[in-house]
Amino acid sequence: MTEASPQGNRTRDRILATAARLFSQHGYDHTPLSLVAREAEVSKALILWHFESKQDLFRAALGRTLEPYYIDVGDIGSLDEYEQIKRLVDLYFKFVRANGYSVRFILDMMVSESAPDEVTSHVNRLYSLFREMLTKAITQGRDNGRFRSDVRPDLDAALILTALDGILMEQFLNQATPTNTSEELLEHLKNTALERLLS
Amino acid sequence: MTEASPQGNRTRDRILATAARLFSQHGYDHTPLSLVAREAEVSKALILWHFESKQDLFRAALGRTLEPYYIDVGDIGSLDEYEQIKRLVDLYFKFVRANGYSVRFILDMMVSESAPDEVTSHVNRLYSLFREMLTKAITQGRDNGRFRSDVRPDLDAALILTALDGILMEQFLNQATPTNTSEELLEHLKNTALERLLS
DNA sequence: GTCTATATACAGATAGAC
DNA sequence: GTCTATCTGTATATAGAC
Repeated sequence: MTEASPQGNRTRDRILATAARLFSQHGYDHTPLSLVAREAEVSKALILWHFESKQDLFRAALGRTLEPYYIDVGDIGSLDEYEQIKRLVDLYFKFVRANGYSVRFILDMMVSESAPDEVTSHVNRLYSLFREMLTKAITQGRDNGRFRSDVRPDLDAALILTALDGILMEQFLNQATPTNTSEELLEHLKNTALERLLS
Repeated sequence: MTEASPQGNRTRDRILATAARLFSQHGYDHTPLSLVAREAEVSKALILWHFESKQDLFRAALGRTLEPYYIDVGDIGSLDEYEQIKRLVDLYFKFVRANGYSVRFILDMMVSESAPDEVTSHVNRLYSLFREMLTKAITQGRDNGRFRSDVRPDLDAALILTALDGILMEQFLNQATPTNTSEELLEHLKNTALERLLS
């Protein structure tokens, strides 16, 4: 790992960007170094000079893929609980829509149990954070009387989240139901979930 | 493809069963023929005498893996709509629990878009069938007054199904939520879904 | 039908010149 | 830093004896 020249190495960066793209598209096993080399317009040997091994390149590329995986809820605190939940659900949905390629890739790794610990922990952390925000909104709404007093914040939050996951996953399998679009389902989820919560 | 002796070929069958198990456990790419050969206690050459290629073996093994993938709802017609829905949800859940290994395997293929058409069409057919049964139960319940008159059978059925998918998928990612078990979530799903439907 | 031995291809990784 | 040439391992598949 030679010390990079000031402001980083351009070639190394091109290799990394190319690798991140190809791994996400074809997966680790179906992305030979020869392909990365061709697309990045370098030799295989150069890749292995910049990175110790293919696995090492993969880890580095994953870091780049995970960069957009964080939550920015904006000024959610200023909204009432009803709107907070709608906002959170929409954010989740939009994020997956916007990052379809890499979400599919990461989902694939997790299902096949081939995801590095770094990835699973990152995803789990995000997931927990999101669920906690939902739980908090429901709890608040219950305590200030906007929601029913018998809601179960943790269970209701978890159920909303799993329904959301199901909608999103269907997009990755068949193309959702033939009759209903994912958008319709998403609206229905928000309507029924909030109807249940309101007192 | 030599004509099998009466009642089928025992060795060929052992190869097939071994291959089905190993492919499900490790996936196509990580199941070399040498491993199948060792576990089935035959030579690699013999496998390729019985099957034209590794791909051919894989297709044949998939057929076996898919055998339990059918729906047996029993005498569901004799139940009222409320119980029908509970029964259907439980059946779905139990099936995935009982076939965890192969469900994960098939899910993996579909997410990575490497599933043969035969598999996706089989799974989609089952999925549609199940959703139609749910839709029918809700429609019936609405028409005979047990459920609210403003239910949306197709949307409500689809939402129940996606929530169910979400619960099941969480089992394949992290080990569900730390606080809630999948069983608790399943109960909560049934309770809230049916509460919404009832008039 | 079943085996051993071999052909062929391609992957990741290294050696060494420039 | 970057290349060409090569090593080494392992995979699928074939040839041919029994």
